[in-house]
Amino acid sequence: MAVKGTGIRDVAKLAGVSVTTVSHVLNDTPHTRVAEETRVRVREAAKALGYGPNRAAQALRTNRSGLIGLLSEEIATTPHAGRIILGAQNAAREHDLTLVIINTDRESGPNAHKDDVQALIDRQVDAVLYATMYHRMVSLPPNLQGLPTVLIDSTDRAGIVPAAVPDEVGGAIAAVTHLVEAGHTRIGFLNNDDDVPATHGRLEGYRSVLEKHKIPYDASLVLSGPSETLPGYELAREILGRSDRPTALFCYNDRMAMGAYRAATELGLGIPDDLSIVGFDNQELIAANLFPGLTTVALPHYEMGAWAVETLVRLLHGEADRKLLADEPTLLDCPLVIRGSVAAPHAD
Amino acid sequence: MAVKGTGIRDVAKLAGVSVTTVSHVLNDTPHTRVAEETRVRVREAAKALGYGPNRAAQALRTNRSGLIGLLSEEIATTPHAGRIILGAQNAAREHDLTLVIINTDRESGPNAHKDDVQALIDRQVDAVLYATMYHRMVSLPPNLQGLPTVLIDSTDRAGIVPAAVPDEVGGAIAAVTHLVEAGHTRIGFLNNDDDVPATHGRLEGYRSVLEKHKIPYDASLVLSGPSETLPGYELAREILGRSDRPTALFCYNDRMAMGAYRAATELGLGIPDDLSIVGFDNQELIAANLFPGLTTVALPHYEMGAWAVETLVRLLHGEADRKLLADEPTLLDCPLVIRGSVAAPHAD
DNA sequence: GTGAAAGCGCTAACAT
DNA sequence: ATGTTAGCGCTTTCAC
Repeated sequence: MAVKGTGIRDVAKLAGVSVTTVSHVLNDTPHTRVAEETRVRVREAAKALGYGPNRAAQALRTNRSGLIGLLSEEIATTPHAGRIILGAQNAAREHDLTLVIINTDRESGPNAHKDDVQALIDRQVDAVLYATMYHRMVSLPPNLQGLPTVLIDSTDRAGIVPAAVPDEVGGAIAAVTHLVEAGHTRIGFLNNDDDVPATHGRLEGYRSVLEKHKIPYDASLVLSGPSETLPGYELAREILGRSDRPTALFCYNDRMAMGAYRAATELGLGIPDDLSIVGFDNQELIAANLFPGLTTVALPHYEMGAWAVETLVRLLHGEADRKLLADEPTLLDCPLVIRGSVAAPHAD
Repeated sequence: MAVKGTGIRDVAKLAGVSVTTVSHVLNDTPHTRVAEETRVRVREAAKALGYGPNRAAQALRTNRSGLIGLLSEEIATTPHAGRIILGAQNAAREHDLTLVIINTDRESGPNAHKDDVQALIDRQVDAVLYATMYHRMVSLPPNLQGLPTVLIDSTDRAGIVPAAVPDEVGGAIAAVTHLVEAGHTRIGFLNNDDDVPATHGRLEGYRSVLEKHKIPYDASLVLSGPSETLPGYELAREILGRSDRPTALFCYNDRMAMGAYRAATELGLGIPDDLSIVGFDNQELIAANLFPGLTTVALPHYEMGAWAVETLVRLLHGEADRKLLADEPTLLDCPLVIRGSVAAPHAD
């Protein structure tokens, strides 16, 4: 409750104490002994006046702006950024921190985003949260040095900055296990063909589930292409056109799954009765609007945003060890979201 | 370039002038005469030292934080919020302002969002930008009084706050005109059934195009229901099942259009050869991933974000008249985005 | 257990 | 045309 014009001296006067005491009790300054009775009086006075500290004055004095910079790629393209923002936002509010957001283009090279980082530095943010829109490796701009930083959805090539990334392997395991438990043994995998962690991780998860259930790995069941709707359609047409077609498809992402839906429809295959499909990403706009709803794996964007702010706070307070954290990226859970695209395979 | 530890006095010393002069030069303070030669010297000194002002000190002194609060509903749900953020962001940067974002739940009642507004006030934002996720009327929280405010995608019930909203009528005109120009005369309209401006505006646009082209209005061609995929499907099934089915469908939004695609497929109607479809919203995730790509109308979220910040700046500088602006919401263009879902009707 | 006072970096009123 | 200086509201050192 910051009512304009009310300052710490007004509170002091009303409580009959000095501004020092007010500052001490309102900030719970450590190593400061203030009588309990006085504390109560001060707090009451503050509330009565609707006092709130002047952030600018605090910042000037303490050299801390209370601002956290969020540098995010492609805010406008997917709702993913929205979830990161939301998670970061809520965590920031918890710690009385304010989120400042800068959008950036997807670029690469060590000097990419340097200007955006500078804009954040000019704003005197206390820390920065660097978010990419898909899981990959990045080189951080040099001017980020010295500013507490945390990465979201990417890992630092130099291995010096803590990062949170989705547990791709775990997500794929959840997806494929769901299919196996429904009774499927011939499970096709429409994978991405980019050399990114998700491509490898999801394949690894797929293989590990087969192995665990003693289902032989059949390389002809794994197709790959660009992770878009059209390639998903083409790949699905191909694999579903075979006489020994799989009874289920695990798709690298929801867009490819959307393509697979179309292929199935064209081939007269009903979902989920003739064909089960699981996607990845949980893009609500797609997954919830397909017929039937697409069972898929959610990416932990909200959680990564929250984790990032929490970690930054602990770093700022010296409660966490950056080197230790940076050693290994923190893996966040990718939970399965069950809709209606999976059923038991035909008895035939 | 804010290099820590460099202050205005360092610049003054290096340039051999007083801090006053430095301040005057760097801020282009009006009514201040400084010799051109001095200005140059000061600017060079500043650049040499990598000087950047301490925002906190500036804020403390001038009572302006340089912060703009963006209160947005449902940041995480659609990419719409992302575009508003982006537009606002870019405009803010232009004016050396920083955007602070607060997410909010969709609520109603005059006290909805009051706490969120308070959070912004506590942050001492200079102005606020209040954005809703779909076009409607709102009552603003009382504590927003006194803070320059601008509305996005909604209008103020009290008629006191300037607002930017999409030109729903114009967008519908663009959509239906496109259909008419392709040769269609029997055009179905799958409308929303909520009592919101978009429902009425898009119907008005639809009717006005028919009228302009002397196509009689046929009420049986206008169906309405909830603006979701499933109702879109059901409505489309119904209207396309008729013997005198329309040759084209204008859908209230892309989700309904997605349902219409499914209905067309099931009925063996090819798009665009047997049926043309135009949507509304330009949700890329849907529109670009449908087969064929959905021709639709884009909502001006980016533009509304930019307009809002520009307007706020002008309000702050006293260059715009709030009352005049608040009188009538500013209409922003909804341009047609042509993909592949429209063709000439069959000759039969 | 409490208070006086210095000073964070800047702007602006006032002098010169 | 340029400089001197007071103070914005707060935290913090030091004195009591």
